[in-house]
Amino acid sequence: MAQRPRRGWAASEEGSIPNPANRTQLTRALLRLRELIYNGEFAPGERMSELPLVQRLGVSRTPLRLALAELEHEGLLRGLPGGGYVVREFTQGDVRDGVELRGVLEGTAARFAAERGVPARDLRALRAINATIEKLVHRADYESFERYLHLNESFHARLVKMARSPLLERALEGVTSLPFAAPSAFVLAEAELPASRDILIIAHRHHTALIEAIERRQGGRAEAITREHARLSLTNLEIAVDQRDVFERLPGASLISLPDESDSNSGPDHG
Amino acid sequence: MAQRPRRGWAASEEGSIPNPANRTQLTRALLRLRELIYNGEFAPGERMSELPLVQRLGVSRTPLRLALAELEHEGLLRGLPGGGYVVREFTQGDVRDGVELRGVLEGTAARFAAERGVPARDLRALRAINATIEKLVHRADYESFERYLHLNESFHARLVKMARSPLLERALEGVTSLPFAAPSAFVLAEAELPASRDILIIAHRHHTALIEAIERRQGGRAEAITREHARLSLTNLEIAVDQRDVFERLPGASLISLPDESDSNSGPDHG
DNA sequence: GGCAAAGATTCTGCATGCAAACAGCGCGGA
DNA sequence: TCCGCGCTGTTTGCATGCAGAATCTTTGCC
Repeated sequence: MAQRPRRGWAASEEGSIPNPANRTQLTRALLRLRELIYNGEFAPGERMSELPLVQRLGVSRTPLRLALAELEHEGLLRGLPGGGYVVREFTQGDVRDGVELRGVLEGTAARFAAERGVPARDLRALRAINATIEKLVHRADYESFERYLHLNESFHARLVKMARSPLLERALEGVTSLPFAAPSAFVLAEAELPASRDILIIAHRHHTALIEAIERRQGGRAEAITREHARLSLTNLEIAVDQRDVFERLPGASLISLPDESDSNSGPDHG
Repeated sequence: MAQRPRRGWAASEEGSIPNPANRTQLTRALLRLRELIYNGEFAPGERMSELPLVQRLGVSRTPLRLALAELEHEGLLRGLPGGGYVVREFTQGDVRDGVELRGVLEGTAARFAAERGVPARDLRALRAINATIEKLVHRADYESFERYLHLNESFHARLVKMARSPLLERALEGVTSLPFAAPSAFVLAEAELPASRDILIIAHRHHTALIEAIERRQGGRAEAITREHARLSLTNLEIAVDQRDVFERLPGASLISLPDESDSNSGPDHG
């Protein structure tokens, strides 16, 4: 089931867990549960009971319950009235809203940065990242793609930091914790499809214009650019959905229920 | 300590707790903990250990730990590296960001509603609420004020529902769960101060214009109006801060650390 | 044959015991 | 006198036992 690189969903950092040494049972359960959910190991309507999970994850019920509650807050699980959880399903509309929401919040971060001003050092750092991105855009190997992903996430993380607003940062984390609303969501499809190059070039141009807008204290422009920048993910999503096999390979794709297509037998409905 | 009505912070509904019959120990601990935090029962840097809380709340450690984790997600507590929690403190800048953030998200909800269209019945409901608000604005008794608060929250809740975006609703809940970012935050000050009447009238006008914008599918206008509408809270906050005694009476005021004033002896530093 | 009620089973929520980790403190040595 | 080290008390994290609730099944009655 895990023969593919999968972009390392099980190795993402936590951020809200107080323990930096992630050797507690809680973090173990969290990471493993996320991995199982992203891999679609739970059927859409399947009730997740604790005891089978205890047996499956090798942790006791206490940390498991903590992890389940955490994932409910994250939005991946939905609590049932009688207790227990179900993996939450997202429609394509939800995905669109998530991307738009990230654009709104990142746009606010960009506006804050522009309005409040940022040190020249921060702008230099953004420019440096973007310059490296420009070089990577014109390559096609897998390593360059991975470096691109890393740099892109760094760019967005720095942008959010520059807003100097802990509450905004928090709200953004709450949105981007969903796999399809992360800054680099659906970018995987680009490297394998003809339209990818164009989108990467456009994204780089967005970054350039955004830096300029922030430097010139143009808050409204910075916000608008960032919103449109986020919407590039939607284009990628549409490209991926058109080629269903590309879509299926995206991490967390099992969470997204596409509208019914003609062929419904291709989905590996693992029970 | 609790001689004042306090706007019923201990009786607010949950929303994310799966059990509708709130008789579990977890909800008991949650409600009581929130009440204690809002009442400023914990000193700013005080480490909240579990055992004293167990003794104080009368619940066991298991549901208490769940409640503490929930409050950390809510943003009221901050987890310490070695374990344990501290009540999070907010600066006046955080409060401003929280209000602005609510404006951004509610503005997005208004834009979604306008862009996607809403049934005429929903618009009628908004108009009915707003008509009642208009009558209440011109009264000065306490009951009218309470009814105003209720109707105002209904208006905003309906607006969010009309966006038909579960993710947006979620993100908004994450922001408005903070006491100073709720739609009716700082409105308490208005009823006791001369500027209150004007602000209420302006707010009513905002509502009217917002309904019109949504009806005419003017998404950008709806978003701008709603953002500016949220910023009315900031005016209220400034009025309250100017009269420190009014500010101190606001619920959750102990969470907000104002910049140092000349008199620092008036604060009851409970240790 | 269908429906309802009662029983059995499974599951969740809670309380508590135990061990490891962390903090505070005293003591010994340089 | 000051620094390092070990000890002890406290606290957190975890595992598990128990009781109540929900659900499914089965059986009896209409």
